[in-house]
Amino acid sequence: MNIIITNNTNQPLYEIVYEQITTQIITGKLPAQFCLPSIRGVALELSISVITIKKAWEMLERQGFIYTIAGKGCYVATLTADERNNKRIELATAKISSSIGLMKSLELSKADIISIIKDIY
Amino acid sequence: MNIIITNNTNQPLYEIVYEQITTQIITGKLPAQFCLPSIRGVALELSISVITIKKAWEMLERQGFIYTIAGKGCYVATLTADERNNKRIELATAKISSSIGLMKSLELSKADIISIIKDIY
DNA sequence: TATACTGTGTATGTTATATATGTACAGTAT
DNA sequence: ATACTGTACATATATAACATACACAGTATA
Repeated sequence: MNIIITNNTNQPLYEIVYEQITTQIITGKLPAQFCLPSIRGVALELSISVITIKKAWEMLERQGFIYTIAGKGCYVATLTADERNNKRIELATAKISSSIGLMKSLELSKADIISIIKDIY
Repeated sequence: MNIIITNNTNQPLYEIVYEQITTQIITGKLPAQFCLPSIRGVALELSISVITIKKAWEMLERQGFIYTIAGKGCYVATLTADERNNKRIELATAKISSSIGLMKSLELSKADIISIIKDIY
């Protein structure tokens, strides 16, 4: 597992952590049944409070990415390749959707947007 | 001038207002020297506090979109077509950039992203 | 010309919510 | 018993949003 905190934006810490774990589960980097490191361990390593990590873990559980056994640990849930791919598209779509409105207001065409993406990527 | 508040997301009110004014200035809907309605007027119309509107107006001024004459009002700054277009690209690029990182983490190719955009737009 | 009035933006102080924290508690394995 | 897990509670801090009172510019009018 691998988490990198580079808080350039003002995105909440728990959300950053949450996003990084989900992507790693979706891309298969974290396999089913994988036992996540303890929230204390992660908190210590990232110099972040236990609570913040727990909040991220809670979101992960609510979204069905992990399951928890109190006193033991947290494990990556079993997801089929299809399920993971659906989550991937769902996440990506949601993220892009939030920008599309502004693009339209700016009177940018579909082609304009694609051109910008080609530049950035 | 036209502002619509549909606070579906948890984007701050002042930011929503700010974004809508900038886009209208960038697209030329609000011409240079145009006198914005008083912050009191806007606040009343949108059922929002004066402070919230003032905050949006402050951001607009800081970004060079408007200028203020105390006691008189706030006016749209003079921007060339080029300057407006630069702002447009700048804004769009910033917005999309914030999503691209996640896309890459999800191992989505440039083509994947473009395909998603074509679907949404 | 002085004064009062009405419009503008500005500054002060308050409240609610969300982010992030530390510390003490409870379950499970060895 | 001990050393790990996750959990719950109370709390500080920052931000968003608010109501209200203030200061300044323009204009009418005595």
